[in-house]
Amino acid sequence: MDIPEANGQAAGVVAQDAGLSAHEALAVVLQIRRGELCVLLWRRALPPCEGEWALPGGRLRPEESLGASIRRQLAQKVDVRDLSHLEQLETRSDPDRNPQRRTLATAYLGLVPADIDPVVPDDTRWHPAADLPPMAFDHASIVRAGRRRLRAKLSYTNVGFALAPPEFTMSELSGYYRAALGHDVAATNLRRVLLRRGQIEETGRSVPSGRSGGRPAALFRFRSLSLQITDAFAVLRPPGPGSGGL
Amino acid sequence: MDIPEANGQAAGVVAQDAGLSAHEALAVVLQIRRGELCVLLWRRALPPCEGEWALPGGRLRPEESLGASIRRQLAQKVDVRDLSHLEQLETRSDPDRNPQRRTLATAYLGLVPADIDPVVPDDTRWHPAADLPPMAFDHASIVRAGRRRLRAKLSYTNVGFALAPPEFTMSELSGYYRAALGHDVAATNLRRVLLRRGQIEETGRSVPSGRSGGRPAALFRFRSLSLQITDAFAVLRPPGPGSGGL
DNA sequence: GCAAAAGTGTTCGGGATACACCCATGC
DNA sequence: GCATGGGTGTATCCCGAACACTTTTGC
Repeated sequence: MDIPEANGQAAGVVAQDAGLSAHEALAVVLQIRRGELCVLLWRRALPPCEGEWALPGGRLRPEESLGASIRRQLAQKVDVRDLSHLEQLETRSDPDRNPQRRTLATAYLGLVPADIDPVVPDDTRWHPAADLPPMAFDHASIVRAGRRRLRAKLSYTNVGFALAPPEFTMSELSGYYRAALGHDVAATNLRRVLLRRGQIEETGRSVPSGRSGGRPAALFRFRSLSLQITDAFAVLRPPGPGSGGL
Repeated sequence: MDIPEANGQAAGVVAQDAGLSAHEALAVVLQIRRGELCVLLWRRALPPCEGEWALPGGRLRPEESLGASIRRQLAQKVDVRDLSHLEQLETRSDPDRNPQRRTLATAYLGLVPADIDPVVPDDTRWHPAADLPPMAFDHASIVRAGRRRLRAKLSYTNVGFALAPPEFTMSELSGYYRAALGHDVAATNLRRVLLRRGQIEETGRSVPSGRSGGRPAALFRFRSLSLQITDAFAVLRPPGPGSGGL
């Protein structure tokens, strides 16, 4: 997949004079697995950073956008249809981030719902996002940026739809929130918050209680499966009645 | 400044096969001028988009980061020391965003305090951000993205420090907030909010009242001149006393 | 004294957490 | 009936907006 070194270097020297540079798309793909926030990484078999873990992604092709590029490249790691959300994070451009050759990288945040278990290649594995293995280049800090972004957006958007399966009980959902946020989230209040904001709704069906009894849990679903800002302007909101003021 | 077309095209064809692409840094430079949020634009004298207005910026050089690049290029438009804040916005990669040649652009948001009036070149002018002239490429939508970012960050960070002069009265500050947010902000409440959050402090000095009388206004300053998140986790905050909960 | 602008005190309401209590089910 | 887990009601607190009132100045 990589261009041979000699070729890459030669083209680089010529092209950089013309304002060109190598560019790759990377993705922080997150999923809640067994109650833990995990990130999809692959293990580099070749130098540089041999043996270290890296984010999926790779070179941008001439006629594709960055979004299309990361979708194409993720298809080699997971079924792209498994991705419930994808958004751009940031572009890293430190000239030394790749010691071999100057490479810009645009990072994306991808989310996979908790109910599916994509088949991944042999070199690829899910790692707890809170306990990363030795990682190549600046990829560890990119993972942390993705985690921060997810945590922030859980507070003011409906991005939970991308972590949860199509239907879920409130205790399941609070488990996803706990894993992503890193702290307890009371199911009873989460329910009210998300209902008031119009993020979720009851399906009308429920799940039979387990062997130890207990009231059957109602099934909910997210009302929208695309990103919506549900709590904009926490402060400094526009004045006047009807705008959220007094 | 631009590389001649023939040269650029030829290098592009060769280089794109090697995974290289043209990359530029752009900046949405915003300043409050006469009570209005304005953006710094320059008028293109040559095709493509001749006569339309464009964001300052240009090609990334081989050994500079994007941040360094946009700072260098802004130096041709405004004194870089005038910039009170600079942060990355997003990277645009639509293959057709520049019809002449495939170009990636990483946009930055730059802020200039309200008290200075940088000297700008002849082709460059401040335009109201709410009423943009005909703009080149996708630059109009980038300006809107920068405006959205600023508005959001005024609510949960201390980014106001980058809009205001070193010292200011509360009515001046509420004017900056009004211009940036697009709605009225009561100075009396703004004072309390920013004081409680520890964003601003009194200098101890005050401004003599004007010809028409009135109590002299106290002078304030921001306590930090670098970006701080002062109101994280508006909702779904960690449980337990001492963490912001009950 | 009066107008004008700044600053303070107070009320109000929304929204989020915490917690007690009620409901439905399995055994 | 009782344990178990889900759901509802309610108290409390924080915080921002609104607004009346006080303070300090110029004329």
